Amino acid sequence: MPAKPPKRDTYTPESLLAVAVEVFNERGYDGTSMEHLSQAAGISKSSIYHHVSSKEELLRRAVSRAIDGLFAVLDEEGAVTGRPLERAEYVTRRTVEVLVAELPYVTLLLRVRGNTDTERWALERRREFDHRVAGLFSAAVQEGELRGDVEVRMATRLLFGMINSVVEWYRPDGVRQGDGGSPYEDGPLGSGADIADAVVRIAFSGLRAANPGPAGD
Amino acid sequence: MPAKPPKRDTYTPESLLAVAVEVFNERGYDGTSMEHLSQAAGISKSSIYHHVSSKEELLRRAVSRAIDGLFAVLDEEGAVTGRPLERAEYVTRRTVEVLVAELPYVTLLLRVRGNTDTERWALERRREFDHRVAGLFSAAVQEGELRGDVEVRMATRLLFGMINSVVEWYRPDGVRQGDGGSPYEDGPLGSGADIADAVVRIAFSGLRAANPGPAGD
DNA sequence: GTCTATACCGTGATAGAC
DNA sequence: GTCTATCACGGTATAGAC
Repeated sequence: MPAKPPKRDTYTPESLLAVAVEVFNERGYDGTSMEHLSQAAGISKSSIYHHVSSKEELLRRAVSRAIDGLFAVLDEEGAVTGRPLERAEYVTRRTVEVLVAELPYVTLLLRVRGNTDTERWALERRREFDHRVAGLFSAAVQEGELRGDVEVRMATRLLFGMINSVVEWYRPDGVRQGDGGSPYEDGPLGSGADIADAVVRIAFSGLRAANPGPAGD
Repeated sequence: MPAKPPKRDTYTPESLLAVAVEVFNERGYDGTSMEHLSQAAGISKSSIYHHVSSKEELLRRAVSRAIDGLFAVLDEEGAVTGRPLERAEYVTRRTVEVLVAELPYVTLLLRVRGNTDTERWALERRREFDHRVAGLFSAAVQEGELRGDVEVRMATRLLFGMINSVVEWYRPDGVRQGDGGSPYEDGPLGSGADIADAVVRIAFSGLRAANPGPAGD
């Protein structure tokens, strides 16, 4: 009767993908061979081909998932209603949250170079996403809610740089596993919401301590 | 008599490196074969081995150059004298400037994964650099010059994320060459000093338009 | 300093037994 | 669903002529 028997010893394309993405992120996509994947999954190379048709299909599934997650943010209530500044902050916060929730998939997406059709397609979707977010920020600048003394394009790129860098150091359990690729050290650094909060604060208010204002600090 | 005859049609390790680094950045290090390099350089694969002993040596030379440039900043006058906040801002600005001046080399450094000894060494040096900068920011927080409501480690990582992201979109001539790996589009975006200025402004003062203060803006 | 030719191994992917 | 065996190809690097 159960369409999905509870036993989980055999691979599905989905569960195999999870393993593959981990390895891709550790070694880089090009630096990962099917042999590496087979060892990580505990099955032989040829068994992998029973579940997926190629190495590139694994990449495609992974980046698709990341892209879908990101685009979904743009259709959420908070992204389409309210004042431009609020919408900009909302999208910033939610983008970080999605990035954390789908960490390995987004990580892989952000490292794609453009050597294959799949990679070029992923880059194009990313460009599209960035474009739509940049539009939001542009509106906020025209409303005078965001500073205009730094070019909008540059500002949004820097913001994305800050957001995207989260994949370089955030680890949900606070422990670096076998990740030799991160230059950062360990340490519990809070949940996705915590990270999102820090990003929004620093990005919109800056690193400096007290904004010189009427209320003494 | 001239130790360096003016003719420049033959390769030196240095000039070959410049070509190689371009290709590495376009295709990724692992995605680049000696065949790719030979085509880009216009000489045969085996000729490359006359100038360098291996593909990895090219990587080592490149990341060394980047690392040296970054560390040099920490010894400059502005990094060791003055108030903590000023020193933090100085290092931020100069790091961006070095990043722009040595763009392809730093780009390669920032993409290193850790699959070889050379890569692991590069990651370690990066970690060291980040550590020293984090110390500067820590001091500024203790002086009350930088905000303490966001963890220092997280704040510095986000700042680095913003700084390092410059390699993803800045192109000195404002034109994307053969770089299929960047998700961003073209556009003249100013000199290194301009970029550095934007980074310092946004990082320290935030994206928001006018800080609510006594002086109207 | 550059070339052609080649050694040798790891790669992605397939065939077919169990 | 997983395996062993195998294929054709491209990978890094070397040998040796010019």
